[in-house]
Amino acid sequence: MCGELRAEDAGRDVVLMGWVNRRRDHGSLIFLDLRDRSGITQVVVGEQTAEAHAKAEAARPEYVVAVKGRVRQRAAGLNNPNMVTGEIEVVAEELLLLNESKTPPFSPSEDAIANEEVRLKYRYLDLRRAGMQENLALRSRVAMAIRNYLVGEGFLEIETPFMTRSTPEGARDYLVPSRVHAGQFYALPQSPQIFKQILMISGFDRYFQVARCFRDEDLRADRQPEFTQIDLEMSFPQQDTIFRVAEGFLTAAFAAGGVALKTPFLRMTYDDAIKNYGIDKPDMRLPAMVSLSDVLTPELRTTLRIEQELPVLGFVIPGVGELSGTARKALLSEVRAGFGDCGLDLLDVARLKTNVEFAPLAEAIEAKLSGSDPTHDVDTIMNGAPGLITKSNVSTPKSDADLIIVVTPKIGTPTMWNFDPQWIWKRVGALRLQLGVKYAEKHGRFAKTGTETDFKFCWVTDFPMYEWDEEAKVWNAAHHPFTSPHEDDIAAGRLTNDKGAVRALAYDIVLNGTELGSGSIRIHRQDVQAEIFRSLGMTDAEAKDRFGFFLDALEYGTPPHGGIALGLDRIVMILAGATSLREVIAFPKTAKAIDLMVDAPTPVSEQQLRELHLRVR
RNA sequence: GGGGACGUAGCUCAGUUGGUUAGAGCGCUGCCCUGUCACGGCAGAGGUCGCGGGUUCGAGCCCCGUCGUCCCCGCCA
Repeated sequence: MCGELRAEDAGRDVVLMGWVNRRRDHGSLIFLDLRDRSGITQVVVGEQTAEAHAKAEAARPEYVVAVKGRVRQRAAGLNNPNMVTGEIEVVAEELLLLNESKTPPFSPSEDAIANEEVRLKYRYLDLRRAGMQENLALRSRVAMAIRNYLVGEGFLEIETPFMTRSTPEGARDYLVPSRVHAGQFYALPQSPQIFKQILMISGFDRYFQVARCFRDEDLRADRQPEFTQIDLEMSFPQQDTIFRVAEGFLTAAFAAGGVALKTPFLRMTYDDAIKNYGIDKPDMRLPAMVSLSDVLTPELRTTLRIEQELPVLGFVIPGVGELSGTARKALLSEVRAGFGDCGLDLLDVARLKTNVEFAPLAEAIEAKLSGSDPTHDVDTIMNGAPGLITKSNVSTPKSDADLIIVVTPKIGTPTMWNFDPQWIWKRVGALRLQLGVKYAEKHGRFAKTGTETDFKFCWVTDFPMYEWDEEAKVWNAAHHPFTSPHEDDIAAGRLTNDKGAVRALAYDIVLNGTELGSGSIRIHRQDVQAEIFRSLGMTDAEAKDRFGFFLDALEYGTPPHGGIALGLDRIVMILAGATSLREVIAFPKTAKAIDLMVDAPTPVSEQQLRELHLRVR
């Protein structure tokens, strides 16, 4: 292939086929760079081979050609050190133009153009670019590594249906009308959830699937309407069993991408994630938030007009550099404007320092924040309580170049916002991320080094079981209604008395602030499952109507089981250093869920609609 | 559903305060060239300034609407 020839191949007779990447015509001497997915080789066509020369003259970029010739070591000084094939060239004896090409709207020989609309319309040309070829090759290697790992661990890959039953909970379904059954619809699966649980009931105690899932919701850079999950389920697992399997296949996947991961990953509870990062998917490449509540005496709170009981939170954005007075003030007012009228304010630590009265406070804040930078030290993690840590003991000294942000609730700030008592932590966490992005170039922690340090994994455990929906005035399942609550919470009767306090045996795996996947230990007792449906406001009749087949199945000897699903697209995206899923999916959709190449969706004929018993409103 | 950015040649972009015939680089076409590899040289073609309406003596530029792409919020059990 075009990228494989080396100096030791000199003298070999070869046939190369590929696309003309570039043509350099020197009159009686023509160079063709021939490209296929393995790389590029220079072909030389001289006028001694008159027929080949004439064809080389006619060749244009993206023509498909076949070359028969001999590999030659290049003379001294003619090497191209920028190409792996730069020490050789192929001297053409015969040249065939297998196919012509129109002038492409952009050249596959260059880096990605800015205009994604054009890239997606001519996706077949975009995919010829080396970057996309590498991404899709990486994706294939990662998927294969995961399959190999799971099969080696005794998992069976079993396919579940694409055409299934609509479940109105959760994301909107893509529907498929039935021709045979007028007015009835299949739904494309949002996940194979119920099928894989039924496979556990059937005794396939280790199942996995590289499963396509469909959700009719609005898109983001990291969300496509159809996406691929590594979906797995096990019988008789502990939470730790599932963590070990997931860590195992992620290690295999990242090894396929040339990155050696250290396991086990850091773990923290949902509550700790909120308290330390203000979010359930912490990006630990940046220092955590720190509670400064105990640094402020009641007297200081009064003087500085800070609410007595609410948290005071601070964090550091490292390496921002010294800000001028004007720049600091601009930043403060920008952040204050972002707070709107929610009652939060900033403490200007730099200014406090200049005031004799407040200088000790400023120093105390700085001292407290200097230990806030976590590392990925596995020993530290494992020495903590089993599976739980709040913060690493390892600290990074704070330097003057670090930006200190301290958020204070003003007197009169509400303790709840949208019925969420954690809103202050979440708001400050959002600010932390916002400033982290703003100063990304300064702190450099989002930069790609290609090593394991680029990838900060963690498990977030003990998610809440229920979420209050203020608009509908109902409790919803935070994960999904098949998730098992903690035994303690069931025993304490919290399913009925105190839904907000019920913890689920649900967990997420997070990488660099992106949710890679989530899973749970499931409910395996029919009575508990029925109870959960009731606690979600479903009558027994409704539950039977929607999930009757599943409740029935649960009554025939269901083993304890649990599992997890990880987004393959997201894994590959982060591993490839891409910022959009579109870079790792061959034929993705736009933000409006349109395929610009095939132009889908489209209206269909009246005839098709009639067969499906449909009328468009 | 909401907010923001962008839309000028095939591509990447510039276009001043509203003022003559809308520019550059790359690409493309033709010719020349035996050592290039982002080849080079000469010449040339290429525009519904996303679309529609308005203001104006005059609109790429101002206003209104609309379409498309991207990012974010909502949403994503």
